[in-house]
Amino acid sequence: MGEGDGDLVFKALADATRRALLDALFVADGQTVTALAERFPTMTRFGVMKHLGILESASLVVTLRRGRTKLHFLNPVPIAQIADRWISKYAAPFAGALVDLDQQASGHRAESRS
Amino acid sequence: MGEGDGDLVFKALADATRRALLDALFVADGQTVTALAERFPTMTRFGVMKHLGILESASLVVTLRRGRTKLHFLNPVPIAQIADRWISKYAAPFAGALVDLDQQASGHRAESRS
DNA sequence: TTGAGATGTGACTGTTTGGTCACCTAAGTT
DNA sequence: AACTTAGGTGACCAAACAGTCACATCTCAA
Repeated sequence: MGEGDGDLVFKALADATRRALLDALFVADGQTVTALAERFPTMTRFGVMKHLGILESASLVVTLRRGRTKLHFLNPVPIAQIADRWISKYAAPFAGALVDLDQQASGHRAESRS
Repeated sequence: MGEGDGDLVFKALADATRRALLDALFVADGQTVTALAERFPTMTRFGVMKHLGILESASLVVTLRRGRTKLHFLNPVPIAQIADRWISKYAAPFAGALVDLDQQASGHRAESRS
């Protein structure tokens, strides 16, 4: 398995640290590795670098070399594509109406969120 | 990290087999484990069961016991929630305009997006 | 109540992944 | 040139994960 394409994006988004990293870029775009590393004290610069590399492989982050620094920019396009191919596929049709359906569908616990 | 909530959904969606499984439920909802396992010849029933368990933990699949069988239904709500919280957050605003990011990015540092 | 079909469980294995570190290169600064 | 600062690489380790198997349970039908 692994249709190669959107797979990278899904895998990249699977990690909470990576999502937080994207969030940090959303707040302030074009940051350097070290700048980002300072905002994540729980991790070393290398950990951040690795995550950024994964995000870059998935095209969720676009980089730009500026002398000896490397600027990181958020690229929302892959996310928009996933939204297109995937979410509108079956989430959109039901979306609103479905919220209470699953409760009554099972008529009992079904362990879903409270 | 791991904000506990949407994290499960992201992690569940990260696997291509799991997405294929959701697809199979989209085509024909309410299938049993063995029925699904037959559609995935590359895997044993146990593998399929494990994946279904993960999808169920993320509430992407809702189950219903029917005698000695267990029926699996797709639940698009978590996906819709992610779309809401995440995709509309920064994918929607730019979406189309962002395709030529590298051009404007090379302009200068772009601290706090124009 | 015997048997067969459907699902469940716990242990086990190989691979992937998150994270760190010692070291290295490139580009500025003085 | 000497020094500093930003980034990069490869090896390495521990934890998580995909996948399988032997075995157990539950339920229906004769």
